[in-house]
Amino acid sequence: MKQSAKVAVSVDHARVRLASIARIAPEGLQMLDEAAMRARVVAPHRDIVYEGERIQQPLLMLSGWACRTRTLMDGRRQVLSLVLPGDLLGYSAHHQQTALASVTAITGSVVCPAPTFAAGDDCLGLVAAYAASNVLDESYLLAQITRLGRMNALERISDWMLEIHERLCLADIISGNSFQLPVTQELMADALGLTSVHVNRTLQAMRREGLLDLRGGTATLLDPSRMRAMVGAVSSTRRALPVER
Amino acid sequence: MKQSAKVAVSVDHARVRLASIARIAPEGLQMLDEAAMRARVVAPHRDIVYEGERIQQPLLMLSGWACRTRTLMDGRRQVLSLVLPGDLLGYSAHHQQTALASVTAITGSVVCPAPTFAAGDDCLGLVAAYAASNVLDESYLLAQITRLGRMNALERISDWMLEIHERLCLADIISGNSFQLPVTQELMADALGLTSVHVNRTLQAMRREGLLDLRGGTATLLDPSRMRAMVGAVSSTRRALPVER
DNA sequence: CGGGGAATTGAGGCTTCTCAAGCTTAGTGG
DNA sequence: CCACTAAGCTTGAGAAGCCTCAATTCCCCG
Repeated sequence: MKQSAKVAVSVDHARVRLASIARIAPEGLQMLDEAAMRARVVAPHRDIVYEGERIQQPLLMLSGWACRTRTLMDGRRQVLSLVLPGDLLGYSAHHQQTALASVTAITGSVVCPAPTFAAGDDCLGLVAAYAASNVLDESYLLAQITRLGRMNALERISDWMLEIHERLCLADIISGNSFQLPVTQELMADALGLTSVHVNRTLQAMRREGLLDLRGGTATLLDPSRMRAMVGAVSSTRRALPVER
Repeated sequence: MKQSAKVAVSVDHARVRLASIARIAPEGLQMLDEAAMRARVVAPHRDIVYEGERIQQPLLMLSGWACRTRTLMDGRRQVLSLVLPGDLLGYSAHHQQTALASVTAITGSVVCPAPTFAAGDDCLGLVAAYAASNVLDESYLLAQITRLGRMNALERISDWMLEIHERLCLADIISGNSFQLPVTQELMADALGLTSVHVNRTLQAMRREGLLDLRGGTATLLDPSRMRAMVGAVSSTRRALPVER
């Protein structure tokens, strides 16, 4: 753990996220601290998981931003989903499986092996949290499909921003309507199925409209309720976590 | 099971699919026959699962075609994925969860409760098959995202057709390059993020090009290898099942 | 034979892309 | 401290792909 001298390894956000989506015993939360002892630091633009690589063990994102991507043979790139603190990587597919997509760090990131258990032994609630996390992940994938298939540029950006905001809130990373968005317009374009030029123009239109301000790596939702009204879609989190919270 | 008089309840395709993706003991396959005793017939256009409904138990698709869909408030519809014989519904999310999307029968369909087990008790290999099926499902979702985000109409249709062909082969429903496609151009449009008008024109172009023939509910891949070359994407099945077959 | 959903066709328009250039900003080395 | 660089952002102009609307034809089914 020499590298961690540079980066404070904190399990706070991961802990809050998992505790938000399932009831976890104090001992379960403590296991996260132990897992964090084996944390690994990943530099920006470095891959955390290589597509096609055999998955050794599920990973837990402790801090930073990453994205899952697929690249077509001619270089076109699609960001499949974002990976934020508290998210699991390769949990559903860790038996004899290979990774379905690359996971690349956007910012400097910290991951650790996710605490695992013998099947059926979930007295601590962590397995339940993992399962709930998986359902949430699927919900985000379905939202992504709907965004790409049936929304225009303005709606895609709005919907995406709302989702990110919601996910950051769930991990207690932010509270207000403003947050750090360490993402280039190019990456946004790859996530939203657009070109960076068009993302740029649409962002300008949104600022003019008083919907969204995005500058210097900070995003501010200027009118979240109007944004939600524009995007006729239901929150992924509310879909997947209908009982809790 | 009075309705089943009209439809022959066969577990063949489901059995083949599950056996193709994991090693299942003979007793495990026999459990499918028992589960099929409690099969339910669903008429075309009827919902098999309602979005937001609490999931009682995982279901297994025995025969027919269905699709998972989400609908925006203004009526725009997105087909998230197809559900073919041997596919599982609600397996990953059957603990206290609600359905993330509606599942609607396209043709007359037969579903039955998927045989379940106490956790950790998978001597028959069915749980492994379910897990592998889940990984495949995720792979199809990722392929769908890439299709919608980064492919044009011609590529989307090609990629989609190749995927369907592959899935039907996996369940031993077809063998050659020709298969029944009980899907309107409208539904194709909703699956591919296009309009039915544009799907129509693109299909005509593909027929002219000698790529694909689609008429009277039958699709024929006229030049699968050229289609694969055009679509610079890797087969989802090969991604998710790298060891087997 | 009639009805109705699905497929097809046409014309025009809008969203998004492409290409290309200029600008801004932060980091780097002299 | 200041060019210098590189990456990201911004702008413009033109083109392409896809959509909308609307009308017509086809085909299956009763």
